[in-house]
Amino acid sequence: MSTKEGPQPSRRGPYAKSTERRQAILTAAHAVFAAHGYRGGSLQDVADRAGMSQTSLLHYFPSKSELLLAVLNWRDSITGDGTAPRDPEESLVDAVLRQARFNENVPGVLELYTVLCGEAVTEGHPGREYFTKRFQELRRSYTRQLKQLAEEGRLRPGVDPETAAASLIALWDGIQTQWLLAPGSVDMAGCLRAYLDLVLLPE
Amino acid sequence: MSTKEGPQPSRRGPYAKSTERRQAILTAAHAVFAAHGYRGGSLQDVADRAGMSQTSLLHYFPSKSELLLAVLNWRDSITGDGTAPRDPEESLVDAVLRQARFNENVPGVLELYTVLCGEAVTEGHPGREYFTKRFQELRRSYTRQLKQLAEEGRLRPGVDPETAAASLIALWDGIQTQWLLAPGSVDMAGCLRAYLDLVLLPE
DNA sequence: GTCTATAGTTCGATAGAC
DNA sequence: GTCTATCGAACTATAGAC
Repeated sequence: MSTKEGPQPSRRGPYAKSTERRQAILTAAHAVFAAHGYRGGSLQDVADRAGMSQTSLLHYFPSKSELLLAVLNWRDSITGDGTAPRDPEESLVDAVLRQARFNENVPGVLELYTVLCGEAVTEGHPGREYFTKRFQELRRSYTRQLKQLAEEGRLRPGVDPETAAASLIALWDGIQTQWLLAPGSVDMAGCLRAYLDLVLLPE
Repeated sequence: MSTKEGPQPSRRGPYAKSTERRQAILTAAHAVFAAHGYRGGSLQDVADRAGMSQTSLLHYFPSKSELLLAVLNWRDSITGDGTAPRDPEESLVDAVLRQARFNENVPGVLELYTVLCGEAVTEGHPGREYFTKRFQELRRSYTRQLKQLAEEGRLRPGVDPETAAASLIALWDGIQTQWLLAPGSVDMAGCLRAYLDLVLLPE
């Protein structure tokens, strides 16, 4: 049986070569979509970066829209900023600031997110559902964490957890846009820290 | 002399008809770019909406990128949210909340802004300079107003005017994106009010 | 000023040889 | 799996008749 497992070009498991090719495509597509957006980036651009023909690319991803969704899901898995469970020992403030500083040093990650998020608001954009769900889940996650802090008396009186959750996400996204257009004029982590300092009380 | 003034098809002034045509084009382009973005919207779409051929459209605006810039500048002139001098009698809070509530009832205005702002971060986008300058001017304007409030003792101690200015703009933009994707789940004016309540002290 | 016609690209996706 | 070739469509912009 073991000698007849079919398509297994490598010892590291079935379809290992294929998986590497898909990774190369995702990396290339991430860069292209970040620089030119979904509509502005072409499959030819992605294929050139990945070192293959445009038709070979479509062998791994059946269409451009499927490629976009794969890039978005892949981004979640590497940045882990979605609904992924955080270290419970790390405070909300530390987690937010750590992620904000990390993103500053990974070129392309913020571009991809900001560009596609704006594009996704347009009619018929394949990423619209992704961002809608993402915001919904993020609001729910932050609301829960803020309610927990409220129970510990760490929330400033008068602050509504749901409003603060949506506002924190909004502030984060908006400051990223300003930072991308003028990196020297905006302090991303500083703005986030200032907001959390307003919302939270010292321990 | 008065009988030989050349291109004057109307009594209401020179080029009146031409001005109306340009207005129709701007209105159509505003709707198309808001719905599909700059790269996703075509001149044919705009021409169809404006009731003319695509080539006639290019008679009024020499290129697609020029049309985009004209739409952006026209938007400023009608919404008056740029660096336009506000009524000095109106407080910062009232002005922000009034504008936020107004925008909710003008479909297309927020779409255009959010979509193009995200797109503008991409390489070679004709609107990039516009948004860069816009953010710079907005930060300067809000910083000045917040410093004025600080002198009146209306600013919460510890709040930095420049940080708060960038944060207010960021929060506003970000909450618009969330509202466009889930209008029923986000209260734009509520989030802005909550933030200003945190930053400002009661009179 | 307005139009038809079209040049000249570029695109996403398919067909089929190897 | 990878490629060349290509289809069919869409796009911006230009040329030129009226």
